[in-house]
Amino acid sequence: MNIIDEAGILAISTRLQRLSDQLRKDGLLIYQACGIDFEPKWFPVIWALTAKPLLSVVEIAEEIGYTHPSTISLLKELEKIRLVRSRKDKADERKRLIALTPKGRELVEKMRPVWHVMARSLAELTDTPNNLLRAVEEVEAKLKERSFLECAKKIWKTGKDDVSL
Amino acid sequence: MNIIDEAGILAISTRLQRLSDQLRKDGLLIYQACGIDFEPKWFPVIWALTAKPLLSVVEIAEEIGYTHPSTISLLKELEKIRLVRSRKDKADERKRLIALTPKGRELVEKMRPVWHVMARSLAELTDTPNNLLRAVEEVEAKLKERSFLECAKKIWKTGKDDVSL
DNA sequence: CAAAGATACGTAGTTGACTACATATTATCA
DNA sequence: TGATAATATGTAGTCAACTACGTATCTTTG
Repeated sequence: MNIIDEAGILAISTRLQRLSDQLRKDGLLIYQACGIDFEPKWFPVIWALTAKPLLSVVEIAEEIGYTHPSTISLLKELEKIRLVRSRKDKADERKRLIALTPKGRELVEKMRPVWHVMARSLAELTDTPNNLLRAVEEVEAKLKERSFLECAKKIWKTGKDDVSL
Repeated sequence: MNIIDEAGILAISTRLQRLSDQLRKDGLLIYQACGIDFEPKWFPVIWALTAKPLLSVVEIAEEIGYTHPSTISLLKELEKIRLVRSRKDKADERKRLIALTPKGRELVEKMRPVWHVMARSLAELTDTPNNLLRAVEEVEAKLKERSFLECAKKIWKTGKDDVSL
């Protein structure tokens, strides 16, 4: 992976993805090592339902920043293993209200110490001169103001008048 | 995406992936805006072949840090649109040697100014107190020493003796 | 120098997110 | 109040990476 290192910022997308994958895979191994039958991809949904115990499909999707179809397929898996349940909202028949089952709440309590260890491990791993979580937050904030595309358009325009190009 | 923000470091994997996706999607739009028929996912392969003009499949995979099956499917696409070509290595019949075609080299030259703009845009977007690229490099380096799993195991052990748990 | 192991490439199927589209219910307003 | 728009959910198929496995060729070694 020498060459990609040299590409520097141009390959940042690739490297973010690889880092994300690596952490998720190890996340799964950590759950397994603790004898917990849980997949990292379920975390956002379960976390959302722990914070807000009764949510519709779209509300969960918004909370976790996924599209609703992705959320639906996660919920399908979680319902299958009985960690969440759902029922129609009587006030609005379009909505399906989701909540943790007792089994789900029990598992959350069992996972809390594992989450604590994960959080401490990740804190340690990202405790470097440039903090990864902070960096992500900072870039997310900048992207909210101006997307990569818009930023490139701006630089393209100013570059056109620039002799150095 | 309130809840996931609050999950902080535990949701770092999700956030890295989302950021990566966002950048890649805009990357595609930037190529399109420049009238260039190129997909961001091809960048690592093309970049590698620009730096080292003749490589086998596995060598490319190693350079860009992908598995060889992923590399093969990228190469298939690139051969289809005639940006790269391949021939058997006469010295070692197992190997297939890959190189840019003249069309490929021409496109690289056409893309260079676009890459320049992208690099400048990304540099601007990641020019924050905590530099994203540096942060990624730093975490990659730490993970090389000790994986997330190993780190968690260590913390788990020390935590067991700790009254605060 | 043949058998066993290592290496290179390829195929098939999986994964975890996505987009596009379809349907059902509710809300709005002329 | 009926037509239209908006919202909520669902389905189907895509995408870009992956793992697992298989075959062909080369290398090593008893």
